[in-house]
Amino acid sequence: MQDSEVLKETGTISGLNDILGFHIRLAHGAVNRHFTETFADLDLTQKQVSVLWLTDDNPGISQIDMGRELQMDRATTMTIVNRMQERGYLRRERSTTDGRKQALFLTDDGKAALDAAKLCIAQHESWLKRRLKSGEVEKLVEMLSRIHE
Amino acid sequence: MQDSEVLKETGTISGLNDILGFHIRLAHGAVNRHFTETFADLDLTQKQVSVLWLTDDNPGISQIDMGRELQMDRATTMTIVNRMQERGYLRRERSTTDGRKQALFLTDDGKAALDAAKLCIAQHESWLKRRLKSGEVEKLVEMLSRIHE
DNA sequence: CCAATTTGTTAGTGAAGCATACAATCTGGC
DNA sequence: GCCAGATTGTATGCTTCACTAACAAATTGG
Repeated sequence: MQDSEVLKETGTISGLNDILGFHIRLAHGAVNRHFTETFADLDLTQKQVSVLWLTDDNPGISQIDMGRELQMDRATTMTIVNRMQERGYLRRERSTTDGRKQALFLTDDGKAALDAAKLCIAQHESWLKRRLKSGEVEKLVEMLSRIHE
Repeated sequence: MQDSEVLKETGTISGLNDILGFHIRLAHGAVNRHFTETFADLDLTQKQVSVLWLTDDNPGISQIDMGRELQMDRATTMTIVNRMQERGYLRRERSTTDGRKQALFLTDDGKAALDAAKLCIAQHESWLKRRLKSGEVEKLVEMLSRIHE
């Protein structure tokens, strides 16, 4: 009999499973996969939705502040904002108070896309939270916040 | 005064912060960033270490089982195994019991790299767990497992 | 024994993250 | 007011990861 034939189910064959970082990575992958499925029609990624959402909550936000909030560097923020602008969801204006900054705003199409996205997010979050008991969501968010803050 | 000037600290400016998936993504990013720093000298990624580790714990494992355990598809597994093979850390043998499968083994260099990596992992995990109280690690792993299982 | 499945492989696509370099703008100290 | 240094956006290029589609070789099941 070969090693591999024993592998009926995952998570039982390596010391790797005692590593917290490993579980964070797997959970992220699983969430990302389900997100992608849920957003197949809208054709939006997590980052893209985050950028639209954050712009809606903070009209006129600069790219640097966007990046800080979503923990992306300037270059990464650029590529995502560029993509959203090309699709007509976002527009840039020069900031009136600081000529270095761009001020970001949602277009009408962007607002509509975000509204649709929020419905998908609700569905996606519901799938996610189905795996947790009452009270655990808050606890999980709190612990994760301590990791990423 | 401009919106952006208010943003002294993160996590206070958007409904996005009520989204569990958002926090999982941020935590994953933070962990990944710290991992990359910690492994700058060894020049290994999380996935690469996982592949070496899993091979060490399961000598002769096939690529498909590797992929299942790490939740990667066949193509993704290929590229990572290829890279580790090119660097001389892994070797492939044809399985003796199933001609379709490759059996993966660590080389001596691979074993040495893994040993060094495990020291870095310990350091990285310690940084991570510093943010959690006693008992919380187990709780967190358990909740994350329910998400990715 | 043949059809369907599994496994590995190759090639191509796209998102994301990072480093570097440069230009424009702002700020603080003089 | 001016200049040096910092900040912000931009452009370019590189790397990793994840996925699709197609194909070949091997296995399995009816």
